[in-house]
Amino acid sequence: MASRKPTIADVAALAGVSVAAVSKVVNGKGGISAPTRDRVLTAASKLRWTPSAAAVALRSAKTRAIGMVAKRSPDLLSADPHFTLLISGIEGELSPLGYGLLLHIVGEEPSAEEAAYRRLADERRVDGVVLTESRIGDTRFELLRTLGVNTVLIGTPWRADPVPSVQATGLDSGVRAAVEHLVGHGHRRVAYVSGPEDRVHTLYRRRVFEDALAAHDLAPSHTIVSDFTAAGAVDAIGKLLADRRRPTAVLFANDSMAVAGMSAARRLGVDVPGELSVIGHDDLPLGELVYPQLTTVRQDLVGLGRAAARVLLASLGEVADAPTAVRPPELVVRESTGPAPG
Amino acid sequence: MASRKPTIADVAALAGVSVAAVSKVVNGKGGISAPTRDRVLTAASKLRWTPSAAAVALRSAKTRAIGMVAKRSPDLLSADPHFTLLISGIEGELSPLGYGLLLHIVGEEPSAEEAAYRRLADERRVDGVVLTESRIGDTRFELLRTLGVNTVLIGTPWRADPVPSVQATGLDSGVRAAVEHLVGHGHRRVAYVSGPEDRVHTLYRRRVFEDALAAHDLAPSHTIVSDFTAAGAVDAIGKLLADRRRPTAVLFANDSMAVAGMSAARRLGVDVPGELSVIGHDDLPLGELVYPQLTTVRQDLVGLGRAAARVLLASLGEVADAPTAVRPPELVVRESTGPAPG
DNA sequence: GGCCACAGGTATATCGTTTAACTTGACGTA
DNA sequence: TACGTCAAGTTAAACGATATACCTGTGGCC
Repeated sequence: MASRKPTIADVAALAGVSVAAVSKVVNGKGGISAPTRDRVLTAASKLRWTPSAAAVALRSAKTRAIGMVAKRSPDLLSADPHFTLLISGIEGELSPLGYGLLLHIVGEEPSAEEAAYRRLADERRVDGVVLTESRIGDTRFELLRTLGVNTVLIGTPWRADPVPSVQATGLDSGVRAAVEHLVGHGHRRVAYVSGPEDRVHTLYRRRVFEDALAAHDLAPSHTIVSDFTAAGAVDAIGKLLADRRRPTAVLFANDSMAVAGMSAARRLGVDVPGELSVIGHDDLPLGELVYPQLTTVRQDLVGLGRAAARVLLASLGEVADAPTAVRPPELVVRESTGPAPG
Repeated sequence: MASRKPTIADVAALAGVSVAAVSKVVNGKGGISAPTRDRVLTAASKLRWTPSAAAVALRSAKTRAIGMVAKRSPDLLSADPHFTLLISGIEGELSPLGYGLLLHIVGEEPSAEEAAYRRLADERRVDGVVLTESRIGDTRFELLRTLGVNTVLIGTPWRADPVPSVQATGLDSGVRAAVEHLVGHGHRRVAYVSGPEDRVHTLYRRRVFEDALAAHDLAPSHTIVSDFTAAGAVDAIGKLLADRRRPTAVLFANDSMAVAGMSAARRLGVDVPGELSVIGHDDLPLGELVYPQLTTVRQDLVGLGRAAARVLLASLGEVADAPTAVRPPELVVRESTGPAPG
């Protein structure tokens, strides 16, 4: 028979003080002498008392939880552990401070995402939210601003906007290094398979890609807009290889597509990296699993999550505003790239 | 200037009724006439009022949130989207009812997991939790039972125990079909690379594996206990292939290991499926991405998550106790299996 | 000695709901 | 007519913390 959960009053009674005193002790406010504090603390641990999250939330208007909504179908979500890594990073910062992460996964229906944010805000379930995947024309900041919720964006805002955001330093270094790597191996026809065009990072990377090529007086041989799915990648590879002036190397917007594309190429009898070099983006574990192992642009996703959490916690006054560094993207050369054929 | 969030009192005032009446309306209790209900409802929507989650939680001791803790390192977590799929399924049931999912990710440190559950329970942040990965000697039920938290286990309890749990019907059909498939293709030396031995499903599947082989007067050629990591799989494949009586087929405990093992084999110059057939478990999208595509035992992870959520919601009185069906595991034959060599 | 400041507390209102207990008027019935 | 019932509300007490305002004893200082 588990007895009723103890309340602050029980602790106060056991310690022989008022409830206010207990509250002050656990919240580290001053005005309590050391001996009293000890009595309170031992009473609390004796009763295994922890403040009720609901009561604290109601009284102090702080829920000690932050929210995140992932907009993706289960399939895509599980094919691409992008979110999972971000969440790991976020959780790593949240846990030690006793913060929780309230996660919502919504499908692609247009209004579902907004509804989820709205609910989080209206019900006052979270103190802040983290946004991922900056999109062109993104209205989520507006929404959350009017809802009065602390927000941090992982990625680059789509326009000059004072929204707090985190991103890696030297953001272009990865894609740039990838291009140098390919050009250095004699590749002159390099294609790019991007993600959906409304993603800010898609456009950014594409520009970096083109700039880097331009520095060598080259231009992309092909640019295909895809959708992060395996089918999309297979499709793209089909198109690329069908061209009589086919590329000798292709850069994909993420690792899942790169792996799918690579497999599709091999299935068509095209050797990787012999006839076609392939580079991914993110450096998911997946890339090391496959054969040949994937050359890719590593992104510090866990670090990004961590940094985002810190920014949010800082704006909530929980931590000093020390921005954690996010490692710049870097090229990881493995087996899927090699000298240009011919 | 976002004005103060409206409270139930504002709604009551606007509708010209008492706060109790508003409460009854939104909670669907009787005793309110249709016209009054309408007035309340329009007042509420005019003010965009939603009950404060904290106040509701405090008063009614229901948080409308359920918790889950994933014990895994970021690396492993992202290599294996197992959790992600479960979460998708869970969320799918939770969202429509306005329930939230509070997620904690903890590393492998022994006490971290228990601490996370304890915190969830002590702070009364959730109405229930879902447990994954049933382990031999699992103490989590005990813990949660004494903490007085509703619990549902995804998987099979490690011992006869009245803990609510969900699992697929015809649990053994998948592995059994895999063995039939292999034996039917003339394989006589079949190895098994399992997950950590403390997992209940590991032992169960192994037993099914052995039984199914025994039905053909065969025994496992090798059994290797591994750890779900890519390195572990590579290692296992190395050992298997080094044996002069090497297996002609191998069954892995999950898809990530299978893919890693398959790649390792090919790197060693062993053709898959020509010289070695490989079968995975779970049917993650990953398996379709790679070349050759992975033959695997499909598990309805989203369905399991969904079922778990329903069981929990039923025990909270939110839904009728209609158990959602979980599709039985089935063999998905793709490219990584073929006739035994020789 | 009287007064003030301050450390170390205590008493109590309050956060926004739910709910048990109570009120009120209308109606049916004997 | 008098009474019981019932629908449709209302009143007010929780729920478990925090925070403001208040109290009390001690020591220092003139």
